[in-house]
Amino acid sequence: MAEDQLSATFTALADPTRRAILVRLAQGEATVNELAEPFSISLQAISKHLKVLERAGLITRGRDAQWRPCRLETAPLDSASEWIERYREIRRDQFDRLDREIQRIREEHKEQDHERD
Amino acid sequence: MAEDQLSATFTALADPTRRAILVRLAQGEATVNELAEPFSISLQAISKHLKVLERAGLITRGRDAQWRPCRLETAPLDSASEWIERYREIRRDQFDRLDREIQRIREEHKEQDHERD
DNA sequence: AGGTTTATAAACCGAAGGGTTGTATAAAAG
DNA sequence: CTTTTATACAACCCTTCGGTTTATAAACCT
Repeated sequence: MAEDQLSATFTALADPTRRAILVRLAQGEATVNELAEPFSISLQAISKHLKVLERAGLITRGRDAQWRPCRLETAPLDSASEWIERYREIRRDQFDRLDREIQRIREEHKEQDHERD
Repeated sequence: MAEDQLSATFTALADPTRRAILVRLAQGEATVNELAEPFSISLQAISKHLKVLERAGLITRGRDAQWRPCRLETAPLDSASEWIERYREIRRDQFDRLDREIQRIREEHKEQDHERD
């Protein structure tokens, strides 16, 4: 799984625990223990989640004595957002085209009505 | 996995095959066979992918004789995009705050320089 | 030096993911 | 009414995932 950047990012975002960690990190740096505190799962499980986030490039980790402060990185979020927006737009364009088509057909009907008059 | 809507959406987006299917569907409706055509995997595997996409609400399926045309639905993409944008913004705000802080400190230094003059 | 705190690594487990093949079903076509 | 076409379902295989427990490393505190 997740060879490519985009897959790794979406995979990382697919887990509620990992999303919650990112939400917390949006407020600023935090250590592993701080990040683990709100959850009822083991520290090791959190450590694994952090590794997934790190592999996806969504966080980077510093070193401060025995602490490993985690920092949120937004670059992968940018790519992910871009991908989604692209296909949302395509659909919007389609609807626009459809609207124009409907408009065109309406105009035709109007003309026919006029002819009938 | 993927009890909640957001997790289901990101899980669906995490697979390259499924993303490719969505890209194709952004151009318009397609049948299962049409969607499967570009891939070297079995039709059944595609069928499974479609079920994942359907469960996430990313596609809906109609019925036209023995065909099941798939249509892209953008609502979950909207939610996903919203989620990402929220945390991108928070980070941007943080940087803005940081910029203001740096600016403030610079001003202080200027004042000190003036005092020294 | 010895013990505590912070974090990772390794081995394991059950569940889910992505794939296969084989079989069913439903509608169209002959 | 049999056959083809389009799709779904079920069983199975192997890998990955999310979690656990146990053990280890590294830096701090006396």
